[in-house]
Amino acid sequence: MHIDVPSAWPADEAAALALQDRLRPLADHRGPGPAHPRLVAGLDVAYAGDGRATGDLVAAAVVVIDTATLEVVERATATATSTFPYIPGLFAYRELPVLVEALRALRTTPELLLCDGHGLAHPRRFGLACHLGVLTGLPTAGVAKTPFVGTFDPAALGGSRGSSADLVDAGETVGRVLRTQDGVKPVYVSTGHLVDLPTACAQVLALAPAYRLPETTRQADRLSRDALAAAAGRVTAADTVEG
DNA sequence: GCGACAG
DNA sequence: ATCTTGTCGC
Repeated sequence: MHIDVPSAWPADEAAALALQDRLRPLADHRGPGPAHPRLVAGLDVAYAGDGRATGDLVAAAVVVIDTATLEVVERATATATSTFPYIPGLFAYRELPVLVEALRALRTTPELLLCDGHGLAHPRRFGLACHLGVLTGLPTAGVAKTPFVGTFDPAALGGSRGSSADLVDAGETVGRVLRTQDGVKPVYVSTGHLVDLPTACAQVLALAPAYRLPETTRQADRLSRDALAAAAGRVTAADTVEG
């Protein structure tokens, strides 16, 4: 799919923060967004080495899943060397470059992008899912495995699949804590762009009929690890041959 | 000031 | 994120 590549990514923390503030108004959290998408994409990035520093080998993966069958209908990967360190709140700058590269290799255009991480549930209300949505112009939502900002009432969250509770930060509902499997730790869903929270949660739930994480996340995670291993293998092989 | 901190 | 042994429960 076509994506306009940013002329330059922020080089330091100050520039990264400034860009988030500039782009935040462009994220549209109104809905409803795709209620019955046929193609939903999952994205993830795997790291070699430390995982937090600049210079790590990284591999991004995008999988497009057919919601009717939950089968992967297209895959794309990209590898690179990280150019931004891991900083909570600026996580997007570490993953976006290589994720966008993988997305551009996609032949089909997904109706919804599910990211590994948060969207609105972010200190400055502009997490990875929001940023990716603004860049692509596609509906996006974030599905995170652990909370970042906000709190919720444990008593309001039921123990069965489908139950949920509002994730509130500074008096604002920034996401939803969603139980995707009975008695299993919940996931944290927040909107990114062009979709509302109820719709995003419905899609996540539909994509997670048997496991805690939606198939999009599971398949993207698997593919990113495979791509990383393949890339690391190529480097090792080249080093061996060339001395 | 101190601790916490998506992946 | 990644590195990893053992352990609890169905």
